[in-house]
Amino acid sequence: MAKGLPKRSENYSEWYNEIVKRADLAENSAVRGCMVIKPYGFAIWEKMQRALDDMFKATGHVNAYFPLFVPKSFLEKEEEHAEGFAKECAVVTHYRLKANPDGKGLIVDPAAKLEEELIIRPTSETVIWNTYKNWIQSWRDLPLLINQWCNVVRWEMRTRLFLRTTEFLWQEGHTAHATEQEAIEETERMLDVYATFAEEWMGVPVLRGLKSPNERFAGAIETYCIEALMQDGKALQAGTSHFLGQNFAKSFDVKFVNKENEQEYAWATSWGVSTRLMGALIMAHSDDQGLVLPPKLAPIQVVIIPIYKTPEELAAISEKVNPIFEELKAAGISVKYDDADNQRSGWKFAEYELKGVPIRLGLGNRDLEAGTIEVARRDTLTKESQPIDGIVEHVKALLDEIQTNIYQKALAFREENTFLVDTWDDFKAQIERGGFVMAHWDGTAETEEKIKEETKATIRCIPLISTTEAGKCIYSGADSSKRVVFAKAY
RNA sequence: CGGGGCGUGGCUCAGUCUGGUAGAGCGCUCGGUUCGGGAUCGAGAGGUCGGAGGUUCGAAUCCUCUCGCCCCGACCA
Repeated sequence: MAKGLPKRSENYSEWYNEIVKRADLAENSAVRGCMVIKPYGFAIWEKMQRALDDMFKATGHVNAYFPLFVPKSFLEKEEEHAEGFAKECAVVTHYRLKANPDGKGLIVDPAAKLEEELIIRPTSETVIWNTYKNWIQSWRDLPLLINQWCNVVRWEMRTRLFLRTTEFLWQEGHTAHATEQEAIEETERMLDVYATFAEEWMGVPVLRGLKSPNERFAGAIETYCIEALMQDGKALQAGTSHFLGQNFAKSFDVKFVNKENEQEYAWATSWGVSTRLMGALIMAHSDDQGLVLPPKLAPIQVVIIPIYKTPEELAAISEKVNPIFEELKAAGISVKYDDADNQRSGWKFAEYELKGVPIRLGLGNRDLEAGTIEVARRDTLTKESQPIDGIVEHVKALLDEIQTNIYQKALAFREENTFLVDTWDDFKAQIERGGFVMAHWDGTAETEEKIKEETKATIRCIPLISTTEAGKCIYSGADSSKRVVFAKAY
């Protein structure tokens, strides 16, 4: 039992905050709105990065790095983009400090004012397209498929660990293409990569969809997204992929010569996922005992805990554990043998449960005599005794089973919490209770806005796979051909 | 930016109303008994009470200013 961890049912957001801190994922830093990602949390992020990066490479992308600073004039170039980000930009105005002539400390040197302010990147479309101008001359230079892993800053009013912080880590892919069709395909391909990653690695089922114009990325023609449902019934946007049309190419004058020797503007996409995925991972699976991690992303997949009284007993157990440990490692499993003697076994059980380690192996005197080992699953909190012979195979299979089970559990939860609603009263009531609410919408921004004002619910996405179905808008009663997904969102 | 809460050993907090020179639990160090679900006993170490100014013989406590953090809302990935 986790000492003092709040219950999800009583105070979900406190439960979330506590889990992040107690499981050693991250903490609030001395800097407002910014977090420190701790080694255990960062290890999970690194695993996410590795998996995603491999998927990007497999789809033909390469990594590069662009500057942290964006000259203000760059940001201004694409009008909608500029408007969208203007209110959340950190701005560098000076380049030097000096000793305070009035006493201790440092002051900003007024003589060191920058001629042009630099914005700390909230996203990099502008710097990158300013660069692409020089890289793209001919259709032979296309497609240009580049990704960068970096930090960005968006000055939010309110922050929450991983879900929304002033500075966060992410990847942003920026591609340039010769044709509209190719760019749209790229946008969809990367959305698919994100959805596959969320489902197969994180064990989080996601809806693939399009954003309504209101929710679209500033400067995009079309924004695709993956939306996940959290255990409290709120939606979380887990990734976005944008078809940018020729907007940025026109703003930055990025033209290429096509096969017919004509000048054309390049077609663009951009796509990103961030450390927010950590929040999705935590909120999708974890329980009142702590974190539950999918084996594929767990920094420690298996922990082995000795149960002993004397140093002699520990030595005997260790002798038995060592070959198992080595064999697990050789099988590519990330395993930890916790023989530290400053904590007792019971304490360790609780600690590794809090940290979401998928499998715990316990070995004590009774096991030594019987040739068995205790196998405990984090996802179901069940224990069983297994023969030591064949334990590695058993663990391998169990890791796969846990990965699948976690996903299935989350999928079942989403299905139980997805509702078709056809009247305004039902709609309001269901939004209040939470979950994905599938309802007809007349397609207008006005209606969307009204619904948001009255219920706090937003259109999370217009699902890509939904079938057309005639109906009446939940709010206005106007004709609608398709249900969209409403929910309260993070 | 509004509304609420809070800054006191590493952590959680009491003490503030009613001023008298700082305490508990957890953690840490050393030792003993323990050890199949967060053990226990004993001995220790550890704090300019967020900061500045003021009132007072005396301030964690009262007054003024200030800095910061958390929660709820508006903005957002």
